[in-house]
Amino acid sequence: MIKAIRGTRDILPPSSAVWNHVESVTRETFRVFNYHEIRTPIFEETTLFARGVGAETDIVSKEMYTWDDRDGTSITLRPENTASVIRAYIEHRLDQITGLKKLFYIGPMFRRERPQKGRYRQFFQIGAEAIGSDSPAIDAEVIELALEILERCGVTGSRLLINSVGDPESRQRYTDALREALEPVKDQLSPDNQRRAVTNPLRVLDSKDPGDEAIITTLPSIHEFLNEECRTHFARVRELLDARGVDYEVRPRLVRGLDYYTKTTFEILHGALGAQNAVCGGGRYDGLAESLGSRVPAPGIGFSIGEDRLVMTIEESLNAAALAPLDLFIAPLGADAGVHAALLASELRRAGVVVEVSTDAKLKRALETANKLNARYSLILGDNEIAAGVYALKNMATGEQKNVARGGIVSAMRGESDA
RNA sequence: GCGCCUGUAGCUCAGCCGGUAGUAGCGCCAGAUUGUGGUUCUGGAUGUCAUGGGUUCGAAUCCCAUCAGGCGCCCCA
Repeated sequence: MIKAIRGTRDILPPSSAVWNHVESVTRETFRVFNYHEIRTPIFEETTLFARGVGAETDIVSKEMYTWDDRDGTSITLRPENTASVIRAYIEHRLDQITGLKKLFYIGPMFRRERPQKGRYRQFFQIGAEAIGSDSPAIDAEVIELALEILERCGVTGSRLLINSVGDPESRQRYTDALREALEPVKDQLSPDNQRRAVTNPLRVLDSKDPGDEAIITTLPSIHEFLNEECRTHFARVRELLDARGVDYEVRPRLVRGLDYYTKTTFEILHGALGAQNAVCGGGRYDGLAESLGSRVPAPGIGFSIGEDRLVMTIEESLNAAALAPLDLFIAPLGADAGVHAALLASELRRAGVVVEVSTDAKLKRALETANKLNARYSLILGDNEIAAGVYALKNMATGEQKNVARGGIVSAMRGESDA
């Protein structure tokens, strides 16, 4: 048997209705925040990600699906989408368009990691990028947007974590200070953290190793190394979040795995997700455009929500079947009734009614099917009904049945459902 | 990529001190007289016991490998 490859999966009904629900709620939220959709290719030149995300990051160094195209170009399935969006921004000179570029995307990303709950090799991200402003007001609005999407989707119990990772200059000073602080105690750390202490001291900070906790708490905080600009920026972001009544925790040890982040970074966690507990991650990336070759600065900030994880947090509390209701099941009896039913179905569908026409010959079977499909109403359509010009409309929940004329079907269904 | 656990009907699982799969629950199909579902009753179907190899007279049961999933690490959405 041919099966979906490891780390990929089929999203089937009724679960697909939950995905559609999430996406339509999300699109509506983007609309009122004046975000517009961008669709970029799902594969790009490998160098885009190497330069954008950072060649030393885990994503680029060991998680990408990369191959050589026939002309020898190295191609990579996108592991994330911010680099592509910035590439498109530069390529199409979007800086020449008036105003802030507020873009969103929904689509699949690919990373070759060991699959587990909430972690897939093909996964879906809902992302937003606000490009062209370095104002902290945008940071606060972007965070609000992420929270708003989650809230509208029905996610409860999430936690917002924020931090500032500074600009490259202050981060460099901090990294140096960390190396210095780690040097004398390095031998007491776990092997993983010993390695990180040399290669990437920032990563030591969010290690979950309980044995290293005592040492980690003694390390200096990045906030001591932020320069004036980064400090006031962060203070303003917090002020604007406070004004909105947003709950958050400042986590000086929150570091993120992509090299391009500057200043504000944030994460939204959810308890239902297990080890992969981040439902959203994001941050500011003021230098990214220039590192991708833009001659004009394009400071920006964005986030991405893990759609798989978002769906996971709400799936149990949603009645998936109720998201895709069947209004009417027509049970025609006999060949003439079949023609009649088809025409009636067309008419009702044009009026927006969700209609299914039975292919069961026996009424009993048809009603059984209607019941299994969770139809709200069944319409019995046999010779008697055709002759009389009225149909038997049966409410499947109450069992109540009444005769309605052709023109009265929609109002009869509506009237009863309102009652 | 690493460690631990798991893998039996469509689903949830029983069987696991080796003797050749279960009247199991749910679901599915059919029936309980002609055009009335949901509850009930009766009958029925379905498994290369994840895959491949090994031990054995004999393996779903023991061993190995592979694949897949879960949990954790790593990392992140």
